[in-house]
Amino acid sequence: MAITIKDIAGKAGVSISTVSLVLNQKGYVAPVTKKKIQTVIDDLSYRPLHSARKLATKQTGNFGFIVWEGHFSEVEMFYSQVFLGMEYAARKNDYYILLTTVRDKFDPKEDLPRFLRYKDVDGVALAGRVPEPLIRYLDHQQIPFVLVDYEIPGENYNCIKIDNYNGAFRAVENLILSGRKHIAFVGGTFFHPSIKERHRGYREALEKHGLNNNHGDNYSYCENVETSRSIGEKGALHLLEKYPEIDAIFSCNDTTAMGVISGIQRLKKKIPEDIAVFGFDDIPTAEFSTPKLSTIHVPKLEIGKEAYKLLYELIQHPKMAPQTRIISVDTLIRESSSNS
Amino acid sequence: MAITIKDIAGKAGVSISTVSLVLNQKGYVAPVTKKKIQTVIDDLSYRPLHSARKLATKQTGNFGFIVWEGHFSEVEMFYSQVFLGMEYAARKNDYYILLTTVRDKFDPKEDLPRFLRYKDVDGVALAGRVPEPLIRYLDHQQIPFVLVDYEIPGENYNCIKIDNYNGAFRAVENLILSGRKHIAFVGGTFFHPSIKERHRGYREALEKHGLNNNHGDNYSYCENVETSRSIGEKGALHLLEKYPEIDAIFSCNDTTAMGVISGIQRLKKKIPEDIAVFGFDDIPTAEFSTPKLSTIHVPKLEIGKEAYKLLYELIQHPKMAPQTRIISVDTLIRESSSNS
DNA sequence: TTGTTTTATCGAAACGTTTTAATATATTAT
DNA sequence: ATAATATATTAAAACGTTTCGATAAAACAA
Repeated sequence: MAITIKDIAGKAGVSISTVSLVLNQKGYVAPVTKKKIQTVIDDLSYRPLHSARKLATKQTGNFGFIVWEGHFSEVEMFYSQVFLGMEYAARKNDYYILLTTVRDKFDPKEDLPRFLRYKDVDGVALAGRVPEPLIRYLDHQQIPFVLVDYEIPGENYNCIKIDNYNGAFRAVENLILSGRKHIAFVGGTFFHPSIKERHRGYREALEKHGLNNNHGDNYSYCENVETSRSIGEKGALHLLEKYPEIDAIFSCNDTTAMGVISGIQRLKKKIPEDIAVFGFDDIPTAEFSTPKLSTIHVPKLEIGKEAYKLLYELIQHPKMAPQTRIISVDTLIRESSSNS
Repeated sequence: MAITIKDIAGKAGVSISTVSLVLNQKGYVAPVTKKKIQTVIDDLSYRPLHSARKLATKQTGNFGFIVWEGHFSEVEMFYSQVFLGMEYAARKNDYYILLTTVRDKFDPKEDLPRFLRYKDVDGVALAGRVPEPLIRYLDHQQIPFVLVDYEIPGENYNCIKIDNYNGAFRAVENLILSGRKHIAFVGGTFFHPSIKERHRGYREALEKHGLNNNHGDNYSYCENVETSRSIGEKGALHLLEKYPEIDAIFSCNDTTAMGVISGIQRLKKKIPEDIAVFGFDDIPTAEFSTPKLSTIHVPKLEIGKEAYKLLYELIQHPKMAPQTRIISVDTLIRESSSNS
């Protein structure tokens, strides 16, 4: 059958303990012995059996990745890219990332992902908005976890955040500097702290440049539901009818921006000549819309990598204080906001 | 510490063997004993430790999901949905799906996914086009695998296929029945058997209705690279310039169709009035393009589920003969091909 | 009745690792 | 020279399951 540590020990003329030591780079083992063992390992291309190792060490070698069902299935490739970033990073340590989705309605007794029921993960990444009972559960069970692109106000959890404020600020400032005077905001739910931050960036950019009209709130269209294309379309229609002077719309994310573009086009206005559009996220479709969407580039793979790294550090140093890491973003000027 | 099978045995006043028997529903155990044990299990909400179980059974409880890097990162949410379908199905048996990506250039010695290096999976699903050496490797190592939306001509492997031929046939026939006379085809690489089949469906629909012009090859634009938006755009531009009489374009998939739409719009032609467009796949963006794209709906989640089921059967009955399962598709008429 | 099969339970081995503690040798400090 | 420490190796226990074979009682067949 498959090659075991015994075979290695036998061929190398040492005990299995010694083989284990070189495998895990622990304790003292003479350089010459180490080399001999390593040779045998390479020759037989031996790999330790994970389940045996896990049984002995009580580690699982897995991290969970939990995302709201609607988010993973969405048009946008956002969280799937974050997931991919984690997978890339996990390769270094031979960790596996187990993805699962959760519903809005969530009862820890009923809906617990199976890798939590079976304690099959050393830690969990929660991507985007996720049921709060789930977070409480993890906290209570002392399972290491990281919130990715989310946070609970007032709670000091481990977070990977996007620099939403500065991204929004720069986007809006860019619109201002290219001559736009009446800049609107279209967004979805403020349940999501990221959206809230983007709105703050929007308002403060306006204020800095003296374009503050009631803190921009006149020009803000928000619905308290999940962001989507249709909100963007409705928002654009609504705002442009009410305030014909609007010459730019900053959308809380690219998906919404796509809807905004549709809405503007439906009104037979030209982008960017009549109205400039700016998004946030840089989802793949943004590059291919007509016109191509100006947006804030968010490095999704890197977010995933950072989430993995934090999680990994967390299990190495269990006493580590919760920390927040902020991923910076880039401004991406494309057709939808180019200078006219 | 955590609850083990010993605790259950102790509390129930039986041996651990008996507990194991009820856990796995094997052998003979008296109904009354079974009930007693089950009660204790439920009371303590005991879950067997996977790594211990795996060590004993030599099963891993994992399936691998391998997809070409470019495919998972792509604009479209196709294979990520297939993956999600597998994940859903896997919940029933508490299996885990380990996703990883591979590159075009693939050497089994170097680039083997870690779950194969470590033999951490009981089987593998290969989604879309995947390096042939990888397939050979799995075959040679006798690792159960399923090709999803792919096949190797002449080889009898386990496959989940989309009904590409009939889908394409129906799409084109639909265009014909709505009055189109000059129907073109835009596609990418024929390396992918699915594309080849879709082209066959296109040609045979033309023939059936006597629209055969040199088997439709005059009106076919194909480039031997991966399908993409830009191919669609180039194809549309090329074909419409050369054959101004063209009044409909069937694209090998939705991504390409998006490019086709851009191309047509760039030429200031109207969709569907001047030219109808039909896609294939029903990716989420198809619903939101302007105009909304008519397409062939492919049930991606179901494909994933079917792949899982086949894989699961495969490890239960290792001697099972390779089989092909075909997932049927639906016609979806939207704006881009509606009757004018 | 006796012998066979079915039902029920359990002890013990096995799965392939890691880790602890023991032992032995070599090196360094006093 | 001796004690202390650092280096090197190992035997054996432990991790939590499944499964094989043994044992025994109960049911059935002759």
